[in-house]
Amino acid sequence: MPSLVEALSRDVGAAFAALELPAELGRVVESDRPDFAPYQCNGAMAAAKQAKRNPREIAQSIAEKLAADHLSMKVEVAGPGFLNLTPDDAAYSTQANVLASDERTGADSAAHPLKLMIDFGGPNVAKPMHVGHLRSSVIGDCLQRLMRFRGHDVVSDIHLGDWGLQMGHLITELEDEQPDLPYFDGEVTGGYPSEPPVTIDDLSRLYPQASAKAKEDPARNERSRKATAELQAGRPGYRALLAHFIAVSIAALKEDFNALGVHFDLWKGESDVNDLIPEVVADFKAKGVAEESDGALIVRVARDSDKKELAPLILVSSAGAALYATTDLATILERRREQDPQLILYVVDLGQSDHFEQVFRAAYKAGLAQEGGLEHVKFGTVNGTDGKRLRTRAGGTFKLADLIEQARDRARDRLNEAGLGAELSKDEFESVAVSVANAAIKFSDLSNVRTTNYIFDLDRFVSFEGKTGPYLQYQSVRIKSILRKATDQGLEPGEIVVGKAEEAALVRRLDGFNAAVIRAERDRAPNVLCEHAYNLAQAFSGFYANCPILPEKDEAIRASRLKLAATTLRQLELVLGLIGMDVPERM
RNA sequence: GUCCCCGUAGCUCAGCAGGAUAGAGCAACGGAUUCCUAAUCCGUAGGUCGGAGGUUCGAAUCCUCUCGGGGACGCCA
Repeated sequence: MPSLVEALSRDVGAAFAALELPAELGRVVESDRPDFAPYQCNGAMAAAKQAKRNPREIAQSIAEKLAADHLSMKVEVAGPGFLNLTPDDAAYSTQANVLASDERTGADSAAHPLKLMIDFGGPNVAKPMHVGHLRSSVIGDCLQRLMRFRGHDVVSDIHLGDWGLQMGHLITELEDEQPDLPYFDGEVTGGYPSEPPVTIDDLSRLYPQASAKAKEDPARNERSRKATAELQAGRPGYRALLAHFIAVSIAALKEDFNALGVHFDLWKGESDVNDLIPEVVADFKAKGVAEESDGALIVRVARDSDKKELAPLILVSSAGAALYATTDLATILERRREQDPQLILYVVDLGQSDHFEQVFRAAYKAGLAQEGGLEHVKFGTVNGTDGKRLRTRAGGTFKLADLIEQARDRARDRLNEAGLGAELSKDEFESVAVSVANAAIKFSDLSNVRTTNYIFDLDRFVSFEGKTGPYLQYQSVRIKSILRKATDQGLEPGEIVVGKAEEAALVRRLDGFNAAVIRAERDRAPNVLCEHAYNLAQAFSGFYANCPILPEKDEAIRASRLKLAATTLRQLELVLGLIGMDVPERM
């Protein structure tokens, strides 16, 4: 079922065609000037340019043609040649009932579903999750929900960073602290303790320590590189340590991700593809894609058309170790064998643009993937209120878990302030607080345009006023409350009959859902969903304030409004679900 | 040095393929609750869209230059 915009575009397009003008010029959009009309078409001016005619005359002819067609709308010509279109109430009513009868309130599935994978560019095993990790988690999760909603077959992979030099740093730093552990004894090749020698706090301490030392001292760095190479070559003690590091790290990560309500199909990591690396390297050599340079094996990926010089990808370092790019390539091979995706989305910050450009080109060059089958869904950095990048080593950075807890504290306070604590059981209260905190965190992150940097301001993050997640939950809960009361009173929703301006405005917003979902999918843009959710909630506010539902005496009108409210709720829950937010029963 | 991204109201940000008077939220000020949840709603005020050229009937949007901020540039991830 086409949306109003689509139906109008078709009608106006037909009118253009009837005048022997391109039908595409009939494209109708929501108006910039809702005080004139809710919809507009600017095609007459473009047509005038092409045909070298007077735009107003063309617009006038279109308007006359449309009037002759007896369509369910008012058409006016304004300014230099704008066509202002105003559907009548019957058109809104018809559309509203169509949307209401659809489980998805008008949202289509993709015409050609894809098999696709989402790579969350996982957190590093060596480091605890900090606020910088929020973006890939929240954006990636939104995308996996959105893509599934569109009917794509999605497999998500957290893809932990558990294989590079950072592991060498951890191993050598731990060796310095606890040299007597059996893992470091070259003679011992098995029977290692099953208890991990470190906690997550140890891990988060060891890595920065080692990294700082290595920066000052090349010899110290060389030790880590050597350990990395030995680990990758399969030294038993190091492999046993790695297994501990990963297990400890995953346990901690699962807590954070569960707290956020983010889930992955696969908990793979870079270390999982180690066995494939020799094959990838041999394959690249055989195909003549890789070559020696300064003791390393590299792939030249620069192209003549490049504006900037892209460095070659380093497949094997001069120390003999696989690097970040190598494991990414091996992972592409693994995924091709196990999942065979048509598209892989990498949800990783934009600082790694060059890296992915290198990997993608190398993969295409070697025939590991089809051109266009790999896509970097990049996002901006998280900055502090001083506008500078929030870094792990900056000192002031706090953990993601702390952020979540602070948001929850704030949510509990607000619930209490509003006097809502008393009505709920302790469990209910806590679950609402959790849900509200998540909504606040996710919405404030996702409502930013993905590719821009944004300023992380805790106060703003946990403020629940205005354009926020909790506001949207509140609106939804309010509708739930009305519907619950209606049920209690034995009231049934009925056919929607639009009679007031606020009802028409609400129908227009509901009608825009499909376009928003499609645009969000096309641009991988969660903020479009946020925008739609907020506009919908605002339209409902206008409706709520001006159109009594339960107090309405006219039975038919009441039933109509009840259905409009129920449809709004359904769509709100759908779109908030895509964002990753829950809607409590009451709050 | 080369390349990429950003610069819109006091603050944080939208602005989709060039269209009419550039929109939200916060903060400020003024209102609204005998009525379905006031985490709400309505109103007021606030902008040389960093700057200068250019293309166009028409530019925040496209092109060039320039200033300011951020980032990336062969063995870290």
